[in-house]
Amino acid sequence: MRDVARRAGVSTMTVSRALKEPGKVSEEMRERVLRAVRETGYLPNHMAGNLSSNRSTTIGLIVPSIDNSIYTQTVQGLSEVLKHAGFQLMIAETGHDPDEEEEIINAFLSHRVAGLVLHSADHTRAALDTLGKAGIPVVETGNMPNQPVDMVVSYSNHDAAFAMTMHLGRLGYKRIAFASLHSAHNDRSKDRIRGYLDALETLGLEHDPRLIVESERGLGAGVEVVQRVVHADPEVDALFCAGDVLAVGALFECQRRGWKVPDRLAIASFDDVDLLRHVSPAITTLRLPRNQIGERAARMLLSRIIDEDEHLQGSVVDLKFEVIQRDST
Amino acid sequence: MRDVARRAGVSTMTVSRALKEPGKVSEEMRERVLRAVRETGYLPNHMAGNLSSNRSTTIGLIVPSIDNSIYTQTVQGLSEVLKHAGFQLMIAETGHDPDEEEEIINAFLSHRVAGLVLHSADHTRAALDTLGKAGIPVVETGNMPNQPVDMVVSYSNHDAAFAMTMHLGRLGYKRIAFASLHSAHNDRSKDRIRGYLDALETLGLEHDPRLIVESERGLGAGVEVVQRVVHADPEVDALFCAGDVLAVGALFECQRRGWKVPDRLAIASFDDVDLLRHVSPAITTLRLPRNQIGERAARMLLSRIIDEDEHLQGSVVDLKFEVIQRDST
DNA sequence: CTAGATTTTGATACCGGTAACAAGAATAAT
DNA sequence: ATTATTCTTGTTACCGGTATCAAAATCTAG
Repeated sequence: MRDVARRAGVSTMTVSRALKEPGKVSEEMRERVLRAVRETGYLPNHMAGNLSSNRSTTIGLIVPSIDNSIYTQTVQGLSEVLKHAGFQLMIAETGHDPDEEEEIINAFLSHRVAGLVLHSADHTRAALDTLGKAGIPVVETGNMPNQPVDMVVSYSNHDAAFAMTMHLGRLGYKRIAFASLHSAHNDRSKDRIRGYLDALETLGLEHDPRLIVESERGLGAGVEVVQRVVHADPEVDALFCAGDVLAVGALFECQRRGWKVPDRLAIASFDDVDLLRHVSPAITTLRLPRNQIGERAARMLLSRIIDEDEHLQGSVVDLKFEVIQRDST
Repeated sequence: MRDVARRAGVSTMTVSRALKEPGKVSEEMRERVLRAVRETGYLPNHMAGNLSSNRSTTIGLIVPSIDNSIYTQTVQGLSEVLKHAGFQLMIAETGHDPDEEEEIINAFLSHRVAGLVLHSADHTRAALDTLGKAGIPVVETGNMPNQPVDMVVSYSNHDAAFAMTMHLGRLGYKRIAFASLHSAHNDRSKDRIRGYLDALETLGLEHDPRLIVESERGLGAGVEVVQRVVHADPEVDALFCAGDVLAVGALFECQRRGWKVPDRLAIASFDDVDLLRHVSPAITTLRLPRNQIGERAARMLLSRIIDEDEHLQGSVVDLKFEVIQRDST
């Protein structure tokens, strides 16, 4: 920057202003500076700028696992909005471990991120303290937490699972099984199970614990799910797979057995991945606002950071989902 | 940090050393400092540290599109290695636009990233200049470029497409169609087409331009691919889908038509996504070292940055892929 | 016990910008 | 014409650390 200033024959302050607040500088100066910038190939040093102004243009995103297509839509929504505003996105994954999350939060705060997006509602005590002191806006996504850290942008896993289970109940299915991803360290999965149970109660259906199974992710796991559920209760007439592509694996297994879907066993899924629409029969599922979550989270962070809209603090946005009835139920 | 120093009754320099070079400080000081750090809840400011030491612990990753599962494995490989070394990952997407890439490169350089990973080999002149001057290590992944910017970690799209086409030829297929993603702004796709063509020549098979089709991504696009290829040449006996999940869509379309795969039409794919193994018949494909690319890229960057191993400059790592023969060919 | 070498700690300048205020030039008001 | 006001530019200090070198403390050897 010194070079640019010397070349343009002005002070560094004028260069800084010409670049960041062009309105505060005379036209002549602005042009001289911009020319000098071009001639020297000058690239501003954000670290120095951030340090000096005590502001930052980096947002941190912490997800349980990067290798999961459901996050990519959210990331894309975030990325799009942030890029437009000149902000950078930093990403890290916790592997579903709150201690790991705590470390990453510290690392991000050390980098002085301007805001954080957390795709989890399960935080360590220490992490909560740190976030409280940090004074930066935080958005939790992916679920509706009981005690939000700050802002929330999500759909409700409980309500979504509830809605789909109700949907199955209204279609007349009586013995509705529920396949979930492992719920031990996953509040999203726990909420889905609760939604399922609440719906059974509302429907007046009896809850049979054997009809809940937990499994890995993946198509192969979906195959196993059918085997386990049918073994537990041969009378089962519907299977709600609340995670990943389990439902497709389940469908494949039914086809292998020569079972008619939905006549012998109805199958429903949780996330509207492309695949579900193209298998035969197409699978009933939920459309979740993944992309919108990212966009909205980014917008709220930017409002807090740029417009200092403290009004938004603690606000909770419960985005809508939709049951998509297809041929598998 | 001032607070910590005061509390421990030492200078800031001692605090800095106690945290970064514990060996250079007496045991007593180290403990006093660490206690003060705990008591004050001090979080070091990386921006200040980076600025002062003229070093950085952030790596930039630029991909064409985040919403593509093939990148997630690479991202995960990168992320894993970097986290372990205390480095941060910044991600942005170009939307396949080199001008956009140029802007992001500038933004990342302004953030003084310590290294860059580019998942593309198509750069603007200006971007190349900038990268040349920047003096930071760069890894290109996703393809073997003709003129590498610096280091390369990838498999060869040309060789992979060549290998699969040869595989099909050796199995006795004569009229091998090729379905690609749009190649206009995608050097990876272009190389795959060339690999296909070179293999046809090696096999002594005639090249019929009508047998090459380009399409969108997605299962629906795979359905169309079959329709277009069969319309162009009803005699076609094999279809090599070199992108995304086209092959699965193609298989679905064959099943809809009641065609036996591979008897009526053989189908091969390019990337070993989980799905291909679980459909019936399981689809022949290529196993690409996606995760390994990320890990290796990260390691090479770290060697350059931390160990200042200039030896690696310009080195090209051509990772191996594998043809996986299944039941669809 | 003292000179010399080594280790540990501190003082100071600086990384590359921006905030805050001051000074000078241009414009408006009296 | 003179003063008050506004606009433009510059000066200085500082953001929160680290590099560098000097001083103090400790150790080693003769």
